[in-house]
Amino acid sequence: MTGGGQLVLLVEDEAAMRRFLRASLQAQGFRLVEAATVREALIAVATHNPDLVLLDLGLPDGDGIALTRTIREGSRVPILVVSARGRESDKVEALDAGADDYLTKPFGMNELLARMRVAFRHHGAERGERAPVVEVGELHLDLERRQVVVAGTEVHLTPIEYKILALLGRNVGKLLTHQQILEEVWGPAYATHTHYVRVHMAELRKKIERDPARPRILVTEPGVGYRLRDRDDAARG
Amino acid sequence: MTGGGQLVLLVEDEAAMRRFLRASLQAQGFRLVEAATVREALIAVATHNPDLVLLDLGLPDGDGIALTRTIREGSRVPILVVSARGRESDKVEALDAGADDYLTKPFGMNELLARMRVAFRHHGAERGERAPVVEVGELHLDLERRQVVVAGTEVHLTPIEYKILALLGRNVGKLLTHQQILEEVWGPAYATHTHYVRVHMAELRKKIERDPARPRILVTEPGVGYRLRDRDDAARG
DNA sequence: GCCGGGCATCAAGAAACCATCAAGATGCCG
DNA sequence: CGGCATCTTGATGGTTTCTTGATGCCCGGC
Repeated sequence: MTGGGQLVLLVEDEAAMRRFLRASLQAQGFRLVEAATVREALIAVATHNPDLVLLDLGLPDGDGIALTRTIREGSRVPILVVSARGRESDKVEALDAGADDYLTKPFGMNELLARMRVAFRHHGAERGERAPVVEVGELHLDLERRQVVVAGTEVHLTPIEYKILALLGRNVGKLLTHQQILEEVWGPAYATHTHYVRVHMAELRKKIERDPARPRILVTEPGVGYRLRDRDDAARG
Repeated sequence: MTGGGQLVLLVEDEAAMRRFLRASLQAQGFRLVEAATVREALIAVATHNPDLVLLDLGLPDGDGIALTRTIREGSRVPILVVSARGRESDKVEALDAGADDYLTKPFGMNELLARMRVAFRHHGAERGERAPVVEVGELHLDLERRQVVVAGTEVHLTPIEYKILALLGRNVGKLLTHQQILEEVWGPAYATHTHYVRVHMAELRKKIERDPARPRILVTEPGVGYRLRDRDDAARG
């Protein structure tokens, strides 16, 4: 989500319709880019990288279906077609060309907005949550794949070890108390079993620290807890 | 082997309409499961794990919108609503409840099929069906042609074995939990039958691992799940 | 120098988990 | 109806992981 709302590319040649859609969409908080021709539309897709394309099929300088195909060659942006043509074959053609939905004019603004929400939902899910990867020194922690690589070699962690490391990784640089770690990993009932953390931290260090006796990544904060370094500051000898 | 086409759950109480849709969809190569009530529909989703739900809103024993919400709580299966009600508010409500598309009766079969193709396209992309061919070691998995080749020889997998391998293949390198595998392959109702996964994983390994006792491709992550290796680190015994 | 608290490490047993075999159950095909 | 492929389910033995207790280190206070 960008600061001022999602960016919609409106491809429509008729001025009145464009004014109407512009007003309605802006009222909903969308940002807008507009194009009146196939040429303009292609340029706009390339330069603005919109979050959704709202495409009227009846353009003066070319075929909206072909435009859909061309956009699809280089982008997965949701394309929502709006058209006065209501023939079934038109719909099938547009949808098979890569459009994600097809509305026949006249349509209600609420339905258009609902279908836009569906498109955003799909596209959001498709892109998924940004794959969070944490890198500290030679440690490479991929939270999405649940994979840990140290110095180029994959390392196997037990469930508890991974939970601890993932917790620290999601809070790189921050200090976590024994209690916080215990509650997150074992559950609130274990908040006093400080020893558990020590044992598993030792195992973890054996696996990811170059010299477990002198931790550079998983550092102890005496009397408080542990912390995952966010930079690999050059350490002393 | 019935495993050919995609499985569609048809939720429709009116007998005539059901006959018509059944005939049309089967002619297109889809496999069908049918439900006439909300209750039946929920059971069918949980037990048959369909690839798409075709839902008529006018059910006798309850609300189709509520059914949509309930399905969405446990599954991301595409839901395509078909309804005699054409009011805009009905559409908005259904789409916001989690439906992926909304067709008003009467509709053309070709449009329905085109919209189903869109739904499959979305769902496939969402699950990451980007790379149609996955290669790990001597395993060659072609997701598009549904073909598995090991060391140059084609290998036959049962439907469940293939589903598991395809799921892991679409997520190469990513660790999938027992639960994720069970829900994707068997359906939401089977999330606790961990043993199923073990048995079929053993069969899979017999077929695609050089030494099934020392898996290099289908690796176990004890306490969590399984993973399809993406890098081929030389593993020692 | 001696003591005590917090910490790291080791190791053994318990518990949880996994692989595998095989016998029934099921569904599909002719 | 019988044969075939597949899936479910139970039983068994092996493996990994977790817990728990024992031991020794570091460091500051006294």
